[in-house]
Amino acid sequence: MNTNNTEEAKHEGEEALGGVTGERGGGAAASEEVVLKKGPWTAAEDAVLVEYVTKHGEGNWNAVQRNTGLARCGKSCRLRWANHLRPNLKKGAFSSEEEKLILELHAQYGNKWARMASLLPGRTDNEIKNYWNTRVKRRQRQGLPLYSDEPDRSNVATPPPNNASHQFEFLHHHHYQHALPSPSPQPQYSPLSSPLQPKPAISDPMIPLSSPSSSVTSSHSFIFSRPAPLLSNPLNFKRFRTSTGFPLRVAPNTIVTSSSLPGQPMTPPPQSSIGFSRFGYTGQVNSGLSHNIYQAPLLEYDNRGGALNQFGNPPPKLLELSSNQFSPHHQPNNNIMQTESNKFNMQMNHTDDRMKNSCGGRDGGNNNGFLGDHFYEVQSLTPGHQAALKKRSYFYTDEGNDLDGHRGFDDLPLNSSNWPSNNAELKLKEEAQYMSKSMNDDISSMMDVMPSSLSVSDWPASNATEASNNNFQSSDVIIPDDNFGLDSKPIASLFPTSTTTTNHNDNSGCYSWDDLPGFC
DNA sequence: AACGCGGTCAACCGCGTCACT
DNA sequence: GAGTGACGCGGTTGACCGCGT
Repeated sequence: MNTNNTEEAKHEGEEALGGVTGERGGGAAASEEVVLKKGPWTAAEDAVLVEYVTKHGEGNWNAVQRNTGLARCGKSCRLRWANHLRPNLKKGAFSSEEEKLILELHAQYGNKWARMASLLPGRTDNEIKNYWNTRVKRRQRQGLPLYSDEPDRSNVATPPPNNASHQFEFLHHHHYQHALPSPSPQPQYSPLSSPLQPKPAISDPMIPLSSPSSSVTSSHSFIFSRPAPLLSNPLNFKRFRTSTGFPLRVAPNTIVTSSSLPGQPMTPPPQSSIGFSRFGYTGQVNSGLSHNIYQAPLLEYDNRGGALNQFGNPPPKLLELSSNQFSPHHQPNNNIMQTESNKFNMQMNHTDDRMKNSCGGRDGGNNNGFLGDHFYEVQSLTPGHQAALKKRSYFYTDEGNDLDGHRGFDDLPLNSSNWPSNNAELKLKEEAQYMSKSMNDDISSMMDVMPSSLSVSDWPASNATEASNNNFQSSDVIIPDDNFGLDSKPIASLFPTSTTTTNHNDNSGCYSWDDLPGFC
């Protein structure tokens, strides 16, 4: 194997490869037993990897070792590339804006670092994760709430740590003004609670976490009687792939602040115009304010269940985009993204590696628009790469430049006639139907946990409204896992098991926050 | 100077998912 | 349907650094 090392492995690689002692270069049999190096990468190793990726593109990471002799496993190569070597990585401390965005995104998505990274141009999930963990530790020590809009700096107003009511007011004011039926009693928060992860009193599957639109509507209002605990994953996302994999449209600067709401509630478009791209719905995208486009959790819920009933169509295969499933040729040119306050948006589309790495998640499991933008034209990819691009797509649409079938948000024609009608789509529909059923199952289990005042049958209306209140084209659909999408498992690390798993535990690892110490 | 501590960062590990056979 | 490989991703760990004592 290693005797086949290509020339590229020879030049700069010599030194790097020398990091492994003994095994390489042995007999034929021994070559199969290359001991992979661990630990910090050397510059020589980096050079080898960079060169390889430059030539062959991302993906097929195990081939790196095979073809270059680099004594690193594929995973290590991928990680090294994704976190350190790929172009346009931002280094250095997070800006206050980024910090704020991280806060907001974490409030919305929980520990979905990759997803968050997809919305932070040039940042990696690892960076964000490290940052967050540091923050968590620090604030835990300080007894401060995590979810304040304090960007982890001391010069920003902080809610009084020991006054739950004040905290709520602070956060309520600064983050989310849920114009909802007033919860009763007034929610109280522990220092570890998140106002952005409210516990709905209504088991509405379309509950938008931290949704500005929630302050707008009435037909599907929901009550957040209490926030979800901190450090939990507010949503336990399931991932799905789609050829239309584009990421959530998050308007970072407006994501949570009610002040960014338009002067008037969004007028829901006719139901017929509510779009679920590619699946038979026509898509009408309001070119309105950016804050209306980020409601991924909401929309995903919509897609999953309600929309099916509402429109008589099965929901699409629910797709969460793996964080970077962006069209290689994605052009950030739609109105949605180009809002007044979202300088981030453009950056996201242009520089976010994950988004640009079109296929398969964080490092672009197969290939990348990133390379298309910066190193290659995607069209120039080798056949092997193009094949790889197809590999992990649900359907490969041989449409134009979308080699991987992943199409950028903006690339999507809103006319359903442009969408493929093929077996893959049918497959997706079947899956969607299955998932719709699964959702009902999930809902059933949720009911055990969260009493609902809204029946499941009410969802469609909510869906329609919510969907229409959010400029939305979603092929990037996140589906909350069971337990209402509240994955409370991480909480267990913070609280004694005896106190976190008592009541309201539905045997699936779901904890009630009522049982948590520190909650009223 | 030595030590402890906390913060940061890079990397590894394990598991889940998906595609392919 | 099972097995396998590749990949994605979250959690964890350990090295390193700066600072205070």
